[in-house]
Amino acid sequence: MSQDVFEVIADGTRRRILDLLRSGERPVGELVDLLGVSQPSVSKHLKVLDRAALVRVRVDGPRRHYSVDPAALAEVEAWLAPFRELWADRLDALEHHLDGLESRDAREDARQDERAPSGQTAGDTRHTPCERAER
Amino acid sequence: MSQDVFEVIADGTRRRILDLLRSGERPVGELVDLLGVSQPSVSKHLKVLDRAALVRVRVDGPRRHYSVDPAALAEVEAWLAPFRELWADRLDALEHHLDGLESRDAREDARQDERAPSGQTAGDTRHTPCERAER
DNA sequence: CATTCATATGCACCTAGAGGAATATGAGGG
DNA sequence: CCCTCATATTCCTCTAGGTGCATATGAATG
Repeated sequence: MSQDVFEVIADGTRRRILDLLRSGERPVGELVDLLGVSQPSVSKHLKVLDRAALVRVRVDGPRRHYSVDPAALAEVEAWLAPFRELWADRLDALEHHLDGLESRDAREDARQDERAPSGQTAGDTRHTPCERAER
Repeated sequence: MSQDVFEVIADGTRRRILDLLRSGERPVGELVDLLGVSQPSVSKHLKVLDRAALVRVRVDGPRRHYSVDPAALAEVEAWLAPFRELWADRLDALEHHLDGLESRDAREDARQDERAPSGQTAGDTRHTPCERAER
């Protein structure tokens, strides 16, 4: 069952629904039009979102206006927060690193970074270069 | 293929791996012990995390020490940010007439009737930070 | 009441992906 | 060289879940 918030927002369609609802409540049909997926699919996504308490419904005659309830996203926020700090630290360390080291060959190292139990020394650790460390 | 960060962090085991790596780099075997899942499974999760650039590897002899790279979480952060503002707004409004309701039922209206004149259409609001298809 | 509109639900199909067992790979140490 | 340890990869199975179609529900309207 999709009751975990992380699984709920894992789906792109559901994220788009939430994005659309950010600008105000909308009836289902409007979402169907904007999303370009079938109405049953939208309804099912809304049901999942509702079970996760991410949306609310306002019944207006035959129509149901959905609005976003971002409170449940606090769980994601809470999980993310420690990484944000870590991210800041890393950026800091990276800036320090970039400060004086740019053209030095990082080959002959094998430095102190051998067994640090919880030191998390920002060792070289190469990886496929991506776009990391954006500001 | 799991390359979307949201799908990557949707898995609880992977989130636990990231949590564990927050306190410092660890070899795979340690993660296996701490997580209580099979080693192949851990390796596969690490591969997924690596493809999403959420972890880095430091090769040390036969061992591979993984560390977390929180930069890729910026996408989640970016998606989350507007909801955080919305959340604050809601909290504000809630505090205003805080009469002791806390049930989240379909009983809400008349807060801000902004209907986003030309707000976002069905346009896609995501950007892949990098798309490499190595291997 | 019957009709119609808006939405929800059931059914069937299909793909992704999580998990474990077995095996391959690769680096050091005798 | 072979052996062993640490990890990666392959193969397989199984289930969750996303999708569309058809249909049910339920409210307003005449």
